[in-house]
Amino acid sequence: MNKIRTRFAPSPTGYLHIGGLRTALFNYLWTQKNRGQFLLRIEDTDQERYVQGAEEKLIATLENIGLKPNQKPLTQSSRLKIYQKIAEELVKKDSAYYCFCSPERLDKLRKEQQSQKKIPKYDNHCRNLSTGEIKEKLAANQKYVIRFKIPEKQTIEAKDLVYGSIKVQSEDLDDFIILKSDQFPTYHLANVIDDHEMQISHVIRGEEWLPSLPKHILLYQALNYNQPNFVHLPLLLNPDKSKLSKRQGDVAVEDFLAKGYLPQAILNYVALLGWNPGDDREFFSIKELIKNFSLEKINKAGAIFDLNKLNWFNAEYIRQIIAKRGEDYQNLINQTKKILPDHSDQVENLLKLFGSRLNYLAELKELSPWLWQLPDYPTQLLIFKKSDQEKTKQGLKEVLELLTTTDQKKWTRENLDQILQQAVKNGLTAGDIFWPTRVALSGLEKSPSPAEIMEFLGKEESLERINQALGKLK
RNA sequence: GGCCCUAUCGUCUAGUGGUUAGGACGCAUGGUUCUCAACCAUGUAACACGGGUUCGAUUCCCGUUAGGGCUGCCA
Repeated sequence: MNKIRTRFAPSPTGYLHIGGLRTALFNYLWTQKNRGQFLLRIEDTDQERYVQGAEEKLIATLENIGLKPNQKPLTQSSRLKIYQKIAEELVKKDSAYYCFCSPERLDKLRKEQQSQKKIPKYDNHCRNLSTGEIKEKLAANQKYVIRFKIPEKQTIEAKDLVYGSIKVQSEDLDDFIILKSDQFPTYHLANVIDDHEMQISHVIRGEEWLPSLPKHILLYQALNYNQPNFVHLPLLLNPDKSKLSKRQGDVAVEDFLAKGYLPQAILNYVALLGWNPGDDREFFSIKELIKNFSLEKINKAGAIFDLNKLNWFNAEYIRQIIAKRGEDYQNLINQTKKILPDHSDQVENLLKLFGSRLNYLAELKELSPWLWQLPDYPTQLLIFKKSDQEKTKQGLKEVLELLTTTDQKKWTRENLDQILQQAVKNGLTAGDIFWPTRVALSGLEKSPSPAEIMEFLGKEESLERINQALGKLK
């Protein structure tokens, strides 16, 4: 059996995109399942779009989220000679030709075709230049590109493991450029050469490449390469069903990470976009994903990226990690510290207090300020809807008394809750006790329970806040 | 415009030539006798349309419609 090898091949033009992550993940899962090799290739053949530092960021993000390639990445810009040589060979074999058309001419041509409602297509202007003409232009130092010569009147059939057989007539294909005038290859050429040389067994990539698959097939044939398996993945979509892009929300994986979305939650959610295990299970560790992953269960239709459901997955993971206190717990704390550097010593308590209501860790920033500084609140807020000022005052006094005599050692949420419970008597209801205490402590209409807050604040600050409330009620 | 792809609840999806078409998110209601979150329970909501094939189609075929992708010296 041939070894399973896949590659993730991003271009270093920005950040790792959530769609790219899904592609990387499927590549990764397929190789890990088959004890194969997951490789990374940097497709930096566009000098215009190259972004300084993007490559490093990409690699770092992949590693942070747990998709580490098995080998050092291959960078296409370091292989220009190879592409050039092979392009020349294709010219010699009459599978490709020099084209001296200027970008201006092509632009003009395209515009004319469009205005005449014709199909924009290269007019094969240079397809049949004589050897003499070519020599002359080369000698005159004219800029040129190399175009692939699409064979005439052929039906090209491409096979994809997800989408099945795709047939195209060669007349519908352009004589596409394989080597640009700056001597860099285009995607199509470099991609085919590298997949061959890296011995990639499965080309797993986004559906947006499906239309150019026939071109690639033609290149494989012209180059006499064996074809790998092709696996095109359904697109990830914006809520309006267009191809997922920023503009309509976050798509940069590192932004999600920075906000405190957990790697396992992101991977778990993204794995279920365009793939399913065939049953109702939804929670998968990376190991379980590897075990259960299969190419057959990949869907064909695009999937909308739903932040709502990602939030749910992430919240669920946060809650589970806090509840279990296992290995992941320390990681969670460390991640939270990075997000709240000013309160890093309080992080564990913060998670205890807010853990059940976090979609992502950075939400702590909005949830917690009142703990450090009691906000000003209207006196009226202290009074429970079914209560009055007198009872409220009574209740708080009772609470204050009980708490003052409470030992520091017994200052836990369980005890404190019981103590508050003791105050519920003599015509005072739970609403007369818990509500005003909670508002006194938080200054908020909605918050965690009073016992939880007091546990966090400690005795001194808690009593101070309750006293303050009593002062307001005078 | 041309080429290619796709079509089950709002979203992610399961599923079948005969099912009360299942689960999850979201949303709604109720419970948990302070609020919120969590938790529990219940509810809400789908086979795009039209032809075939068939005793019977959501399921198979064709078409229509709709949506998307590609159509660059971008990837």
